[in-house]
Amino acid sequence: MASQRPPHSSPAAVDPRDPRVRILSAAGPEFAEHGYEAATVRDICTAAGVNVAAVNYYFGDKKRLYIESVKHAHEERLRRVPYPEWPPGTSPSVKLHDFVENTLERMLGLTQPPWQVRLMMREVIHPTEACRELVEDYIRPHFGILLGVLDELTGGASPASEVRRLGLSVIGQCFLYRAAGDVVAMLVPAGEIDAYHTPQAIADHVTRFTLAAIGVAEPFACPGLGTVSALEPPR
Amino acid sequence: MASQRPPHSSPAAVDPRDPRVRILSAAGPEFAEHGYEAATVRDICTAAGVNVAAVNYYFGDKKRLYIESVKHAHEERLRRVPYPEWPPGTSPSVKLHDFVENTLERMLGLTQPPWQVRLMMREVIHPTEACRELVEDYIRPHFGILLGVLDELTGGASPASEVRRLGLSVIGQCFLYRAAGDVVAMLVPAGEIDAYHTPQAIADHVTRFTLAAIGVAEPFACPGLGTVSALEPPR
DNA sequence: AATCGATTCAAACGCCTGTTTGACACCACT
DNA sequence: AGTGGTGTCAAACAGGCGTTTGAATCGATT
Repeated sequence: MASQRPPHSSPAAVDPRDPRVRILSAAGPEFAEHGYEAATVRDICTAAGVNVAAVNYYFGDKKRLYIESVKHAHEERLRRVPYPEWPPGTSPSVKLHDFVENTLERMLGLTQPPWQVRLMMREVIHPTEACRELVEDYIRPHFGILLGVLDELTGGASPASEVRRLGLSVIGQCFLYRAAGDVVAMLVPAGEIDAYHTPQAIADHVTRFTLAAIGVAEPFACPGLGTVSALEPPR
Repeated sequence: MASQRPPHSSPAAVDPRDPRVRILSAAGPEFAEHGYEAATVRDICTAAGVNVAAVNYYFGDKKRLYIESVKHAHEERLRRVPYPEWPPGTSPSVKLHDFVENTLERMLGLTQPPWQVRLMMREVIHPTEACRELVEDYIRPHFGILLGVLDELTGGASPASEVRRLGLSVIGQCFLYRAAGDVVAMLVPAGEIDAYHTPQAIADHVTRFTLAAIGVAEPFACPGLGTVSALEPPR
């Protein structure tokens, strides 16, 4: 009774599109916010402005709607933020910085944390059936680009296993800010967040840190200091 | 008929037959595996071998049982794996390696991923009420130790904000393996996991990577190679 | 032995979940 | 006008959820 629907003369002035798409668009944020179990079909349908039965009519059941949502999110994300491309001859250092900034932009979002990333993050942390597909279509190509850049940076002389570990070190630094962003915000003074924890500032730091570790940039501590005496194998 | 007072004080220390402890021990793994919403009071009580009503009798409701579980997990974890302590004069490089290995041991678990860490990881990634307490009591002290070591490593000359960023770079590298361990396992060939992704091997890599970035160890790529031409500011 | 509070239990209570139902409205085509 | 297929809807369904209940049981004290 609360929802008086215009018969069919005015075909949904809000959104004339396919109800299927409306449900998909409404399901994404709901799943991202509450997770699969806690998100309810009723809430999704209310947000989409359709009847409860529509989910089962168009998707069969809740689980298939969820899988479709994950795929939908990742497709849209890929379409919006394409991988970086560089003209031939671009310095690998510049490529690394671009890659890191691109990744952080995608993860943190310049405007606001997009729900698509939240949804995918849930899959990464607690994989379901949709995870393997996500890795193959989205994460592995992304990771491959990074490995190519790192291979360039190390002069192509390092074994693949070591390059992979370097790549995981880079991704790990970026990943922390997205996955544990709330905790990071608790550990760092509030003023510092605004000043030093923008995507650009983090990208600068991660790039500098990584380049220094590889030996392509100056290390953090000035090597001429007295701490050189501490230079010894870690065990 | 009125709700009786739950026995808040346990006279005898730890009776394994104490239903309160049994419920707490059964609730932890259940919440860790399925999350707060999906875990059911009935399953917890079945695992604990008590009646369904026991949860409400001893803890009031499900939410308070969850909070108690998180606190219980983190207390037990602290008791089992204490922070590393070093004799005075220990090299900061060794301290860093110890710290990283200690952290990874705690996170990854030498035997098997302990449910306590899973439970806490859920809190870190999607904070609830129990999160702030967790950060203050458990994570911040842990992070503080790392910052002390890094401060030593950089000769105490770096500003606190930079040391904090260095710390986040270290934690991020460790964190990735725990939070996104399943995805990492998909990205790395199976054989390599066993050989190069033990807590010890990861600790070696993270330590070496970090020390090189700071300038206390040799960088990854041999500086004498032809790639030195790529040495330029990232932008 | 009788008493009384603390504890346990099977059963039931609402409530909410995902899903199904059967009727109804629409539209294209005869 | 008639017909069949496609969407849409309110209502109901069966099952699971957290929680409550009232009686049964236990152990210590009187």
